[in-house]
Amino acid sequence: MVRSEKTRQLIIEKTASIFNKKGYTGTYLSDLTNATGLTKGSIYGNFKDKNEVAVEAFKYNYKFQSEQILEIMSQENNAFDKLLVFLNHYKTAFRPIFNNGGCAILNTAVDADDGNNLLKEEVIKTIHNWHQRIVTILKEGIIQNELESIDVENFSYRIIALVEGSVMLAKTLDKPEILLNNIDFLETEINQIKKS
Amino acid sequence: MVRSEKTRQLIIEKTASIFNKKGYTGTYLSDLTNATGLTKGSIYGNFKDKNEVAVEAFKYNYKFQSEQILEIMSQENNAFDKLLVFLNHYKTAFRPIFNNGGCAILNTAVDADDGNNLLKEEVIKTIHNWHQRIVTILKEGIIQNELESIDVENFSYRIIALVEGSVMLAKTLDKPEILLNNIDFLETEINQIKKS
DNA sequence: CAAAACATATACCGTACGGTATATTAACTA
DNA sequence: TAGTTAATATACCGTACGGTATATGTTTTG
Repeated sequence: MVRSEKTRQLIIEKTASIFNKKGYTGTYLSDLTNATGLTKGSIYGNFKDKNEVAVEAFKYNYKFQSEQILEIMSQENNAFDKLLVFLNHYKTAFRPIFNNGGCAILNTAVDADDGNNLLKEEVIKTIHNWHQRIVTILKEGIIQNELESIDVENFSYRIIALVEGSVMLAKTLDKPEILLNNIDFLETEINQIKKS
Repeated sequence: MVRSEKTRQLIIEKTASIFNKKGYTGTYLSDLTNATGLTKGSIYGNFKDKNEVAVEAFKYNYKFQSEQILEIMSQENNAFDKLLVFLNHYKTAFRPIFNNGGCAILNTAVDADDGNNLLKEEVIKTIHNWHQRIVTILKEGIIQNELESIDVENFSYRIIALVEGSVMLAKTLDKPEILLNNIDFLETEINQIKKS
């Protein structure tokens, strides 16, 4: 990896959680220089502008969350277990997620909602991606005669909505049990569509 | 109403949706003066600082949403119908909510998450308030032998989480049907705990 | 081991931010 | 209607924002 690429990486890694916590307008260049120990010149030598850093930081935050999940999900070989593993992840990983400022998708969706089109487009793409992942697993499970035939689109959006809403509530109220209980609920739902 | 009180009201009304759309740091004093046609002097004559305007704007946004719901809910006299009317509200009122920048609770919870303690405290109070309202209705329904005995705390948080998550998804993806479908789901759930 | 290419730091720019002291205007009251 | 008080506008402050031109330092390559 060439030096510039290393620096880009450093900037992204060091600032990702700041962007997630403080939002785009709330994160200043001074935050970026403080966190990285670099100067504005160095940052602008590697990024077009603050927005580009924000977009990359968001991608990083999402990867940070999703990579671990995808890894452990890929170790399961049926739809039912994949879903359980996915949901269970939130039960064990909510602390680091909270410490990182909460769910990057939720935060960025709310934050980039007005203006900042690049960031918004990136969030939309990311949600579609996540949704499609769940849809695919459910479809597979149905085809394999493992799960009852259900409205997979709908069901997938419900999972995402409940997870996101729960993360927001649990974090804001500092009551992790809200998230845990709602994950339990989703597990029960999935159990109910399982063919025995 | 004395003049100062009128001005305060004007400032709150004219800026509430701006704060909801652009967030606290993203809303500048220039936005406030542009929206109201007043000067900074006038604004600072009626408010301690920008933060106080933001807090009042949030309260206004929440009232804006909740007053209509409470009004129509109070016309029903059993728990089941109250809940249905409450949920149905989102089906009919999602457009104005979206145009106002989305759910104020969600936006402010995410926005005020770091720093801005006054605003954060206000959000927490508001969520507790909302939650308590639903809890009370459910308890009433159970006492009146109208609804099955369930974990009301848990169930109430699930309703809020799913509604909030759905609003975020529906707005971000511009797919109102996500919200509508998830509201339908909650209605079905409530139907299932209804004693016939 | 130079010279070129690359990467980072320095020093600066214009702007607009949040906020305030004071002047001006409007409203009330004796 | 004159004098007082309340409300708004004006004009300003210091700061720090995002961004850039340029100088300095570091690698790489012939």
